[in-house]
Amino acid sequence: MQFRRNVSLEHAESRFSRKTASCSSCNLFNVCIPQGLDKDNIEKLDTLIRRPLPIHRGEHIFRSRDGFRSIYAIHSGTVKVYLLTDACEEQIIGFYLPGEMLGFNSIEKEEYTCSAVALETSSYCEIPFSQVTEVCRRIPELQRQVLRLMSKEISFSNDMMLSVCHKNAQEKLATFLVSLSNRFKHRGYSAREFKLAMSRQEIGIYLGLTIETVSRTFSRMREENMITVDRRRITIDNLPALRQISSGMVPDVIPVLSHGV
Amino acid sequence: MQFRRNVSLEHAESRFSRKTASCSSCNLFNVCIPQGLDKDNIEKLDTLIRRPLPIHRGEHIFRSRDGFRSIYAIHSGTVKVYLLTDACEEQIIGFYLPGEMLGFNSIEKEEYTCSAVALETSSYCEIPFSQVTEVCRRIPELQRQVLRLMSKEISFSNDMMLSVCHKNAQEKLATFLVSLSNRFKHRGYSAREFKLAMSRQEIGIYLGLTIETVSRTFSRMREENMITVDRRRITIDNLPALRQISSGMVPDVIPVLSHGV
DNA sequence: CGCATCGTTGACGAGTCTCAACTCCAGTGG
DNA sequence: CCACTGGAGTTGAGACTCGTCAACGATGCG
Repeated sequence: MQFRRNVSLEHAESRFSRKTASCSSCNLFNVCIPQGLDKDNIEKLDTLIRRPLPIHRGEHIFRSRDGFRSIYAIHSGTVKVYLLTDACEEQIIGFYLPGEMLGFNSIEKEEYTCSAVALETSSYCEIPFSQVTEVCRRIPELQRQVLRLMSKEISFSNDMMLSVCHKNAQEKLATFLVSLSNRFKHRGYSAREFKLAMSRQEIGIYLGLTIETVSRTFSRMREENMITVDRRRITIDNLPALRQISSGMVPDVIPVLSHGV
Repeated sequence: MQFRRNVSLEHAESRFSRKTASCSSCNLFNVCIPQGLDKDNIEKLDTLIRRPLPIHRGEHIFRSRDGFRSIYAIHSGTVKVYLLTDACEEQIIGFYLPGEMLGFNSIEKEEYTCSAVALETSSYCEIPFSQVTEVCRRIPELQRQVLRLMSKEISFSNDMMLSVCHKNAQEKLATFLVSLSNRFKHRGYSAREFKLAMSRQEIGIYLGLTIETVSRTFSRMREENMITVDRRRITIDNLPALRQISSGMVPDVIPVLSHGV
């Protein structure tokens, strides 16, 4: 019953608002860690979790090389996870939405292998990793959940690799938009209309495209009546077509310039 | 080619050789799961592990959609992990060498999300997943190890995405060769000379290139005295240059003839 | 208002894909 | 022994996609 393993005292006390976080009352219970757990286990989760004060655009949750202490779940906003190459170019691992978790890739090295920065005002929950492992030993269902979450992360990362590496610009962007749409929908937001928290530049870096190609491809999708673009506000007008493109098929209805499969 | 789909018990019983596997006496103890564990814990691992009879080229360890039962560690040979798209095109997740583990990405869905097939005669160890979770609860060090391994898998997948998606053909192939070289070296084989278990076609699918581009790029590397190619036998003649290319720099400084390594 | 940042659009060229022909080698059968 | 065949790999020519460079428009902020 003593989870009071002071991992980093000053940190914990100064920055954390006291006990405002509660998985039991969180509207993300159906998306985030608690997904599928019973009431009892969710309450046990509550004892592990702390919610620091919200951070603003440009502020970091953690930085590459910081000692690994905790995993994090986004509670609101959008967070970009990235790293810098030797040549100081930014590489983007992913964009994280509410209910998604950060830090699993840093367990092995015992330090964060990437940095996490807010793209807009965001809040997040922190779970000290030592407590996770300890509690998992006592509560099998929580152990299973952690393994499931990490497994999902591997799957997602694999999918991303396949989706992104073997596709052309339009397919990449269609995949990107469909993924966002699905994730927003799953969180109870509109699947049709949303605001991008990231710049064209960041989308390009993430997908391995230049900003010009991102822009041109959005324009082309607009001309073909698949989406409406108003700066960062995206409306998806023809989701089935986007899905078809993202899966590599040439959509039936829409004329496409490229030849054959 | 015979497609045996039975996931049944008799399958399990008939195919496994009884207790030939032992992590304690395995030459991969420094690479595979036991890495970093003490003698005591490795012996506990031994009780979980079974080594089926070797499989030949074209035979599967598991197939996509089979029920998830076990994770696997390659013991010898090379295994290709792949899946088929809706359009029945092959996508390759990766090539697995001795000491590398399969199946972590299938925990969440409770069925294998991809297929694993031998590229040459290969043997592997099987660890029933239910036993892994159970034993992890009792042995903290094993629990940590499993989390580390999964974390590593996420990192590797992220790296792959970054390495491959933003690079041109030569950089992709240099990265591929350097990765193989490192992994062979880590396993006690030559880092300079090795035989590819996979075809040009498979390399291309993996890296998102066509077979022609793979071939042309190998030729170009040969002309530039970085590698020697004889069918599937590769000799790396200028590893530093390959490393530079793989990290995206132009290797104009490295003298071609200096194989100091 | 000036200014910086972000995004769009155009022209052009490098890199990669497509299509096609060809070589090399292993296996087969006479 | 040879001829034949099929698969794997190589090489060439042309087409297309996307990156590069450049100019310009839109928006927000002091």
